[in-house]
Amino acid sequence: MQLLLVEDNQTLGQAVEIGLSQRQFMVSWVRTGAAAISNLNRHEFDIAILDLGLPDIEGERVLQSIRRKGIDIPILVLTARDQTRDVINLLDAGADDFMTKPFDVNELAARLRALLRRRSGYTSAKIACGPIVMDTSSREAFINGREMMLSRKEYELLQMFVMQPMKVHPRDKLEALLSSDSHLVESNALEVHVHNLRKKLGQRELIETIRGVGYRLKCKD
Amino acid sequence: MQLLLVEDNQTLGQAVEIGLSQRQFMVSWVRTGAAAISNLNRHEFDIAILDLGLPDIEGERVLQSIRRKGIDIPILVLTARDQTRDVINLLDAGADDFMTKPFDVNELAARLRALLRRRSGYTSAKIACGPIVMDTSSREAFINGREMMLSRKEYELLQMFVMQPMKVHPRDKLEALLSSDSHLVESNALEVHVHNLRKKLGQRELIETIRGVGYRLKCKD
DNA sequence: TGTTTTCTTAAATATTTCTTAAAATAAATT
DNA sequence: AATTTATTTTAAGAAATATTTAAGAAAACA
Repeated sequence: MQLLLVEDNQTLGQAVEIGLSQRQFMVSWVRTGAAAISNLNRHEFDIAILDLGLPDIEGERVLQSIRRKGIDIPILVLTARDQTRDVINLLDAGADDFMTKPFDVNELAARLRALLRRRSGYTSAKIACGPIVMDTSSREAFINGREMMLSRKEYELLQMFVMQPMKVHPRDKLEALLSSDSHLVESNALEVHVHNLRKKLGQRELIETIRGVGYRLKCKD
Repeated sequence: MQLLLVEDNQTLGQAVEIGLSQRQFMVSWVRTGAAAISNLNRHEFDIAILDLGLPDIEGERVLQSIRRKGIDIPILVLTARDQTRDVINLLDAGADDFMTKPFDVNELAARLRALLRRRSGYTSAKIACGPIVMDTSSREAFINGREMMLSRKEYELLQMFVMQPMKVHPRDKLEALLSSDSHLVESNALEVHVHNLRKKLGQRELIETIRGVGYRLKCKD
């Protein structure tokens, strides 16, 4: 696990570096805010520890600068002040957690692990097919990076298609997917939904009609 | 915090239920081992208190049954003074802590909190998501740095949202979170709570409705 | 205990989504 | 080409789902 430690105090920095190295973190230690920013640009870190009270740039500005660049790794802030006000501001500025000095290295390590765990808990289950991307966790659907607002049945239909692209889905299977009950659909509900989906997709040749059988999703690039 | 209390004694059960409710636990109280097992299957509890000397099933068997099903929430066992010799067996069977009756509810609450803390490895006390910041130790919630006065259920709901922003939380999961009992909610209690939460958040588009599925918290800036 | 807050319920309203059916279009068959 | 058959499109009403109120019940508080 690649960790960036931003800490100007020699004693504290060394203690953290040693303590975390022993706990399976790969620690890179820098002393200034400027170094922190350039390092986060260059390298791919998994997580960062940021001390406030840096010599060059104020901690909050470092934080903002990092977040503005779209770097969204978890950041744990070290602070001497124990004032709720500051902490709220920091969390607003993009910090994920904070600890007041002095602290126990065990707890620090535990919190870092918790942050990493929480992050991976977000794992968005994404499925894609050509220009279509779906996130089954947030239930979002995109076409060429643009979000589509899909109704429940449209979403379920598209998900079925994206999960098995190029497969021909028989019309009766799709109708069963749409009708909640064993309630048989006697009308052209399926066709209407496909029509609305095509409209939202823009490129309507993406869903191909297999006459007399059903539909399939084409996924060319 | 969802807690399952397994206790057949009326007086003791009531005392614990009241005492822990006052300390921000959401208590579901069942009287039998069978009920305990079925409840742990259905709901998502964070922690459980199990009295030995249940009328139907022996406590140790209940414990084994729970663990065999892969339910690994912390379990604190209540024993009478003359049962202390069984404690070793219980801890082997998967108990996390025990207390001998009679006990002080303050101590019980403290131990429960310790178990929860130990489990999550110092779960960070503060969590944030966009303009929302929550302090899970002091139970405060802020929007744009301003504190919101949330009722218990509103708080539980928002915490769930903030812990997994953008994730779609199915309505039945959220209903289970709100109903302390196995008492099924047949009404629109969830909707009303969401409505009140939105009102307190000010920006009511933060909680997005996923029609037919549930809700999710949007956390962009 | 009485008082206050919070929770649940239910009804009224609002909104979105689904189904239906009919007309228009396209493909296949004769 | 004319006919038949299948699919697409449109639009409107029906059904499902969500929001908002308000009031009584339950719980927490003092």
